[in-house]
Amino acid sequence: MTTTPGQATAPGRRRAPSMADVAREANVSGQTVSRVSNGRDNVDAATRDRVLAAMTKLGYRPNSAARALRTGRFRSIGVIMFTLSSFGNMRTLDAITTAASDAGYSLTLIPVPHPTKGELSVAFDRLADAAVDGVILVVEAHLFDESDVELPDGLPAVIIDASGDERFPGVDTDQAHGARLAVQHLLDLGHETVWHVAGPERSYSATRRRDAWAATLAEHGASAPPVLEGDWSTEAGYELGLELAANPAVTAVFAANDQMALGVLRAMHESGRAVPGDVSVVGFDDMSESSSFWPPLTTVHQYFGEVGRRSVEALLHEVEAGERRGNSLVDVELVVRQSTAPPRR
Amino acid sequence: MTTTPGQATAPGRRRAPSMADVAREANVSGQTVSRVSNGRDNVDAATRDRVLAAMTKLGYRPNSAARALRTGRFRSIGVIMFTLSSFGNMRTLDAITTAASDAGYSLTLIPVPHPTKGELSVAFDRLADAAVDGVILVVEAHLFDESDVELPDGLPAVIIDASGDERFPGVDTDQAHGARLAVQHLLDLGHETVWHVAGPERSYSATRRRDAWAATLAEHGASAPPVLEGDWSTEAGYELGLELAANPAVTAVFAANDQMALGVLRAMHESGRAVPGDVSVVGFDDMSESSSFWPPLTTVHQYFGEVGRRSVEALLHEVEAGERRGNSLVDVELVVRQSTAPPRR
DNA sequence: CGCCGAGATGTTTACGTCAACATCTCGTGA
DNA sequence: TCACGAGATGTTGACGTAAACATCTCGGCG
Repeated sequence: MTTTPGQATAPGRRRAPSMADVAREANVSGQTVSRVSNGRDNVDAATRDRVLAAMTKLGYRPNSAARALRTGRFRSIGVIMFTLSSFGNMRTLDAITTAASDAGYSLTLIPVPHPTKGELSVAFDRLADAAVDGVILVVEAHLFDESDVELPDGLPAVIIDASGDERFPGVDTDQAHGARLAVQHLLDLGHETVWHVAGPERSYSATRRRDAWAATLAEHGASAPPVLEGDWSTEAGYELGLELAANPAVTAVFAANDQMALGVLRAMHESGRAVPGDVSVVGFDDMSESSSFWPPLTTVHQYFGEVGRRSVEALLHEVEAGERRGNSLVDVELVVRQSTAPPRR
Repeated sequence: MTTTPGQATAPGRRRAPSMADVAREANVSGQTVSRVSNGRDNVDAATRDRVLAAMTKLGYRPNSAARALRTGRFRSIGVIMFTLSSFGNMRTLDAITTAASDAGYSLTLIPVPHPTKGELSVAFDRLADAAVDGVILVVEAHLFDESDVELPDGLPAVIIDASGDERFPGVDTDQAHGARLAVQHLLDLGHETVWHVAGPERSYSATRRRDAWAATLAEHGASAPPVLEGDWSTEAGYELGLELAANPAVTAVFAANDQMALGVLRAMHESGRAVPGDVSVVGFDDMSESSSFWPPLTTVHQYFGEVGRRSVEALLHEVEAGERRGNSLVDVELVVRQSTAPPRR
């Protein structure tokens, strides 16, 4: 008995009970408490009950810091994310959280307030003293590429939607296939060509959607109109939509996400161009509100949940088994609703 | 020198460098490394540089578990949340993350997959071995009330939007004022009465909005139509909206959130009732898409960012200063757009 | 009747950090 | 010239846990 035990209930904050306190209360050794705490089966039933009772009585909860120090594992994974304010990121995060939780890991969120190289370094620094066993990156990968900072050496990582990055295993949505489906759908309906409201150039997702749009057009011998580039926001979609509405040649628009598609819809309404009568519109993401847009939006459904789940799985495989998984591609599905129709002749 | 030092670069994973390794490399004591690591100023500039160089060379990063064990602080706060899939929760989480990060805390997310008492217990258990200094609850408080589980004793907590809970300091949005503004606005426009598409009864927010709606109507001598109760989803709004659209007496609708308002808009469009010509609609939340709905939605703006910031502030005050803050109420603002107009006469 | 081994339980120690305290080196002023 | 103190640096130990190893208690069997 080296340290002063328990201390009669001091008035202010008192020290949280430790294994030693429980051990004393239950008249066993600390090791036995540890065994009960970790669910080992080599403890006598009566002893276990006694220990459990002591734990409850004292309100014992294991000190995760000490446990982590001893085991070298935090049972937590980190997520580095630029913004939660996009539908896709949020859904992905939701899925990651659930998957991690199911695997008995908690989730540490490391925000990158502004998508600049500097901020990314800050996030990595934070990561350095964060208590995580691995990290999932949900960032605009271009920035990451340019960034001179490195992830801590030996920290397992998985990167989402940055296909082609060789440094880490990645989980990607098949953006190209999605864009292809969207454009194909409009062309099949009889539209001569399809205009594109793209996402920012620095985003890999945006780039891949744009490239696939152009390629599909080319394959069908349709000429590609100039690209209108937005920043994913409804406002951008609205502004760009106004331009498109003013151009009578426009009969079909493929927006790189649902929020911009919504902006386009609004612009069309305000300009008196009927959707889908005069102009057909297709989005990308299939956010939960899209089916209630007016008109309900034809869009490309992404399986964000699947992306999140696979990322966690790949990461934990590396954390626990020490083996890297390969890249993984999640498919996509076209959901036809009421914002698309054949062109008026 | 008790333990085997460094070990020549073993092929597989090698032990992460510790303070002792850095100390050896820089020819100083571990304590000096600790001082540099913690930014103390009582270290000679030359020594500091030497230590810093050694840290870089070895790729040292502090072991947060050991630090937490020693200091008793994790520098992390937990967030217990039912679902990320609601606009408000997401925005709140975003703000919490940013505020925590600014204060040098990381954020641990503890999901509660399904809003049942059992799941809540599971979350609390998880919390028990999560490494957090305090916790912010973003849950439907009714469930929490009924739950027999308790938060770990002595763990500081703040609860969001559960006004009246006496156990913890809370940060609430002034839901009642918001509902009042919405109803008042419609009444001022000349509507005889206002119909209400409410949120689920088990939600305090929903209850408060509903009560304030009823009270405002009563104050103006308007009779309160039966309440239509939804589950916050656009689908529910749509179903309920169809009922409202079929009733020619309906000229004004107050939906308890923007998503249900969107569903109502769609139902009105499909039923051929003009908004705002035949029916005016007001929402609640002001999600970023609302200004692009068709027509752009009049709604009650919530300052989710402020709620998140204040929660973190209150929590950290308790964590660091040991003093509880009182409750805090965040105001709200009516944003008039184009979904409301005087009734057709 | 004593030996063996399985299962239950206890003892020791190290994980990496930092607070408290100890020591050492100077420059300054009497 | 030397005592003093400020500032730099070192030494020791404890935080709570769990792995490795040690011991103890039995029941079964030759």
